[in-house]
Amino acid sequence: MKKSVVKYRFTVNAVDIVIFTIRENELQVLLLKMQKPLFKKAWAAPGGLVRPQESLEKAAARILAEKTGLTGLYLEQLYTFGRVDRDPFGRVVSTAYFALLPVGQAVLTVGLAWFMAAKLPVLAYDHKEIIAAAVSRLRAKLAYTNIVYALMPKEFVLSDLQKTYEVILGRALDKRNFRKKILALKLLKTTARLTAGEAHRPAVLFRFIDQQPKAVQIL
Amino acid sequence: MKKSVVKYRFTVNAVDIVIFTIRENELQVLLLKMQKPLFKKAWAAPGGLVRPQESLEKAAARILAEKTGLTGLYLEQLYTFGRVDRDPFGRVVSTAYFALLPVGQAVLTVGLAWFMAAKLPVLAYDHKEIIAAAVSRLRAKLAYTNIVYALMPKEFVLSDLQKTYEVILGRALDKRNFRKKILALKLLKTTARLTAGEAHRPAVLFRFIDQQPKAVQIL
DNA sequence: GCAAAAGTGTTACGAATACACCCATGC
DNA sequence: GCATGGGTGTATTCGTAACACTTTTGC
Repeated sequence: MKKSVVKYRFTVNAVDIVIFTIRENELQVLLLKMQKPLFKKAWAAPGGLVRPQESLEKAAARILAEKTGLTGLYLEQLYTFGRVDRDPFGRVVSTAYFALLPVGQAVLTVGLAWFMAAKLPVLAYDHKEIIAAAVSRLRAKLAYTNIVYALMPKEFVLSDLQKTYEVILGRALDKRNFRKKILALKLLKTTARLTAGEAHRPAVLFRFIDQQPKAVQIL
Repeated sequence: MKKSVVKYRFTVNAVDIVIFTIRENELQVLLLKMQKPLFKKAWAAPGGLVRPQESLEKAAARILAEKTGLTGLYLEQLYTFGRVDRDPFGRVVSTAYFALLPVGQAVLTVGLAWFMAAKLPVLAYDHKEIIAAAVSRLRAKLAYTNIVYALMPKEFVLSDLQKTYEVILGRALDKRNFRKKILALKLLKTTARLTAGEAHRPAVLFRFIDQQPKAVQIL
């Protein structure tokens, strides 16, 4: 708890976006290499200032697009971080959002890199805390909503869906019970197509019936 | 969806506080009579501007104390409301908090009144939406945390605790099952004291063992 | 034929639910 | 003695968890 010596005259609003995906069998977060003097070696979740004429949601979507080129992702407000000394450059109140990127979608912007959520680099500001809050929200929501849909590609195989759960929750699930449960919820529909070309039995491809977030008891 | 015509130059930060208690067998909310021209007949959750030198949490506690005289309540950040046109007087981003007041504690400040959460008066700004979000958060948290402690007096009878749940959840609970469940969780300890002076069998008084919020599956 | 993942049912256990009567007090 | 809420146990149902083998493909 360091006390701020600076006397701020204004408060500015920012948004920061924690972008998740599943890569290499891990939950990963997209971070931006900092350039500012005080944080030369640090990384941060992409963020920026809210414009006076735009809502927080719009600001989050705009900044996400500007910094990463990504649009149309699932975006949800997480929490607002308002410690006085959280930014050494001024009094910045930041509303954090988290975004979910379907697996297998590439991000090519320079200065951005993926990190395992469990093994983060040195982070600027209070972004360690922000990302920790995002991870625990994501875990919680996975259990009682259908938002996994936002992490999956359009068509996928049940074992990939199960893997996604396992990676985020950090524990193994029983294959038969998982299938029973997820199919009983009627969130998925089978497509006619099967996987092919792999050295094992082909698998049925599924899709989510609807891509709207809703509450369902999954785990 | 009305578009704002005003071109705001600055964004200011506010906090609004939804204060809950149980009164008259109902979940009630403490509201303040508005004075401003545009909202002459409306009520609003107490709120105010965040000072540049104080955190959001501090601002919420300060404003709660200033407007109602209440201190030491359970306070939790709810959500940040950032629509551009949510306040006709300027661009105000408001971080909403909710507070829980133990039953039977009086509030005497003028201009404040209690309303049933299910039957609210005309509300200023987007406070209808804010209160709705607070009610649903409260319901959800009741089921998987021990925060009821913040709504109960120091010592209470099991049937009062059950009544609190019933009123907030809006459904009846089975007495025997409720007692079994709540006692099994070891959140309560019995006091030596009993109720007296009522026209029925005396009841054992209980207390919460700890008054820290923690996650437990209650319902 | 071997490796690799897909697909499939049943049993056992524990938690949640439903349910009714006697008890202690004030008036 | 009657009205009022306090206090208690059991049987049933339902959901969760545990568990192993056969199938289809590529190489």
